[in-house]
Parts: sequence; structure tokens; C-alpha cells
Amino acid sequence: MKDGPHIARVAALIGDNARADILTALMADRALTATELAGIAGVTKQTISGHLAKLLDAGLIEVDAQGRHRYFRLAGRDVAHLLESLMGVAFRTGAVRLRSSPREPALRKARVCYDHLAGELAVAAFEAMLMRGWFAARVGELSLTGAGRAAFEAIGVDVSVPGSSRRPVCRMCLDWGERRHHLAGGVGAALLQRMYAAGWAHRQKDSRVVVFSAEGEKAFREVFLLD
Amino acid sequence: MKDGPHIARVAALIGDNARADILTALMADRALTATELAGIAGVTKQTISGHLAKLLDAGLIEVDAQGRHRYFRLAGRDVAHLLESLMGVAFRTGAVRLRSSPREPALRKARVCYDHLAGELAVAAFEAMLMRGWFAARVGELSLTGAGRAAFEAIGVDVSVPGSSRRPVCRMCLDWGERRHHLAGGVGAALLQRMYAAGWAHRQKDSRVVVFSAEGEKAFREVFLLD
DNA sequence: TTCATGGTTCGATCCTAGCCGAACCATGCA
DNA sequence: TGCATGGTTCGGCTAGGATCGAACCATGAA
Repeated sequence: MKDGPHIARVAALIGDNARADILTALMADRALTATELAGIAGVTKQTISGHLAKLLDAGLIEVDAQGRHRYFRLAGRDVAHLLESLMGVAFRTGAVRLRSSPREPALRKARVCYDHLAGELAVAAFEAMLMRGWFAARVGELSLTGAGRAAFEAIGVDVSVPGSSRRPVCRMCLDWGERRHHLAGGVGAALLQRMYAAGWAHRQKDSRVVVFSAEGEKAFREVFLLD
Repeated sequence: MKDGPHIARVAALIGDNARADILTALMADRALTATELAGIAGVTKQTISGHLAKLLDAGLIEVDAQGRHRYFRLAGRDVAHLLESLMGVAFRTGAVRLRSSPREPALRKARVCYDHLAGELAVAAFEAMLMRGWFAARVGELSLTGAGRAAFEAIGVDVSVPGSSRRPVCRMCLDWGERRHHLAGGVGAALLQRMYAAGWAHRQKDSRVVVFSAEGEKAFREVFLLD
């Protein structure tokens, strides 16, 4: 016994409501200040400062100091994955927050997952893309086919990836609500940005919910789902 | 804020040392009694009973009552994944238990991961298997090729899967030490059992470490790694 | 029936850690 | 140089929860 990584330490860190709120918020927005996070978690500045120090110390988040602001973000993709994993188990075991049940349908339909789209729409779109052969599955990875590259460029999604970045171009991400995969990685992120820019959808304030406009959803379905 | 699954609840549950010990132990052995778990976690029967009740209530573990014994096991594969995810982050951020550093090298080399082999040897073997075309990668899954099926049967690994089981025949599992994949799923489990049966290796008592005999490791390397 | 063993329930204790008030440091703007 | 704002540090309060002793229930063996 007592071998291996000390999982209780990091789990305990996430096991506090305020800190879980912080991490969940950082999964949606890329960078938030301490005061914003205090508002989200519903605690005072002193308290949030203590929590952020602990998360920093543990290596779960990172900071960018800009002027007198400090922008916090998740330390890495593995943390985001861990959080999604937690959500999956919490969801299966019925540990859902009651206070927000009205908003849950919207959350299941479309939400932000770190930097890309998740939810029913995202899952359906990803499966349609696979059917059309936009991606080829390699061993642990997904790769863009010529057809896929052309299709994305036609919609105005930039699929060229900076050479220095070691980030995979496309990846799959398991959806906790649907229990099926959706598109992540560089292309997933670029696609979401494109949808914002085209006015198809926007982020709901203080939430991970992505709201589609009527025309936006229609366009989305035509481009991705119709077949 | 406050939307979606209540991750803090399940994280807090894992965030206690005794409960983390329980879950880690259950990742290795399939089923353990309350008293055994009390020994592993280093607490009394009363205490372990309370912890087990909480884990049961939260749906992280399940019980089989047999006579006056109660055998506990993880509630599902998603819990095992969550734990491996946690180990990955804990490992990256340097949260390793100091007391057991002597045993860590053995743990990194070969250990049990729920029901299959993990660690350096497992990763190397899996990559060699891929190179030889024993598996074909589909979208989210791995499938056994004809060559793979023949190869496994030649070693005496039963790759026939009960039709009723919805368990994937083969799956990949991310190794927290190596940060690369190893073989999981039905074939992974069958392979580990075969290695036990052949006397190549055995489980170290009260630990996830898998100890290879000299001949066992030699045979393993010849069958899987040599090329 | 009696005894040993596995497991649970209850109550009391004790300690950790989250929280806030107050004071303090640092940055940027006027 | 002042002043407002973002953020941290310190100290004390409090609550939740982990722990164990003791008593209790259930099962199986003698």
C-alpha cells in the first residue's frame, strides 16, 4: 500500500466547492482574474486568494501576471481531462447540482469544453464528419484527411497549425452527457472560434452554455448534420 | 456557475487518504473484504465501515455479500479511468508518496491497472504488437486483426469473448508513468491471467506491483518485444 | 447452544481547513 | 503625489468530518 502517485492530495484539492467552481470556470474561459473567480465561487477576495495559491502550488493552474491583474488558467490539458472524467462519474452517479436544473437542458445540448464545443450538437456533428470521411483514425490519434481539410477551409476554419505547437490537430474527447465522442484539438478549437465569429452562437454569461441563434443552429445543422 | 455535475462531491470523496487507499487497492484486486481494506488503509473496522458506506452511497463502489463476508469492488470502468486520470495529474505535479520511494521503480516497470498490465513493459509490448499489425485502429476503438487473433491463440490467450458482454475486446489505456498507451480490455485482462498461469509473473502482496521471474521476463521479452 | 469472527451503529473527541474582518502591499491613473 | 483598484497576509472563529472505544447484530462453525 501507499505506493504510487498521491491521488488523495489532488482529489482533496478539487473536493472543495469553491475550488471546484474555480476549475470548472477555467474549463470554459481560458483565463480569469482572481476577483472574477471570487464572484463565480461566491467567496471573498481573501478566500479566493488562498484557494488560488493552493491550486498554483499543486500545479493544477498557472498564472499570467499582466499589470496589476493576474490571469489564471488550467495548467494543462490533463487537468481538463481529469475534470471531464470527474463530471462523467458524477453525472452517472446522479450527483448533479439541484439549484441549476432549469439550465441543465441547455448545458446538455451545447456547451464549451475547455476550448471546443461539447454536447448533443457537437457529438452529432462529429459523427457526421466521421461518416463523411473528414478524419482518419490512427492508433491513438485522429488525422485530418484531404477531404476534411478542404471542407473545413470551405467553411473558413483555419486548419493550419503553427509548427512549433506540439498540440494535436484533432483529437477526440468523451462527452459526459452523451457518453460518445466529440471533436477536440486544434481543429475543434478553431471551429468553435469560427462559429462565434460567424454569429452562429455565443457564450452565455457566467456559464459554459453555448447559445445558438435560430439561424445559427439552422446553418450548423445544414453544414454538419444534414445528410 | 453551479451548473452540471457536482464534481466536488465525488472529488471530496476520493480526497480522503483512507478512501483513496481503498479505491487504489480495489483497482488492483477485483474484490476485497472490509477487514482487508481496513488493514490496507491502516484504520479500524468502524472507520472503514463508514468510508465504505459513503463510497457505496455515492456509487463509486459496489458490494457482493457472500455469507458473512462482503466483497467490495469498483462500481465501473469509468471509476477506474478516473483514478488513473488522477494518478496521471498527481504524477506530473510531483505528488508522489515519499514513504514508498524504494518500491516505485518496480511500480513503474510493471503493475496491475484494474485488470490488465501497465508500466514500461506493458507499453513497450503494446507498441510492438501494433507494429506487427495485431490490432487495427477504428474510430474510438481498437480491433483485433486475424494475425493478432492467431498470435494470441498461439500463446494460449483466450480471445473469444462472451457474446452477452458489452465489454470491448481490446482497448487502449493511458499509462501515467510512460504517458503512452498500453493494452486494456478483454484481451488485456486475458493476457495478464495467462501470464500468471504460466508462472511468468505474480502479484506482490498488498501492492499493485507485478514481479516477473527471471525466466518469465525473458519469455515475455522474446514473445512480445524481440524484433 | 455457545463461541468466534465479520461488520455496523452510536457517541465523544479532536483536528483540519474554510471563511471572513482588518490591515497591508502593488499597480496604474489622474 | 494622491487615490482607487487588484491582490495578499494575518489572526481568530467555526463547522464538518475523520477517528476510535464500546456496544451491538449477523453469520457460520463447533
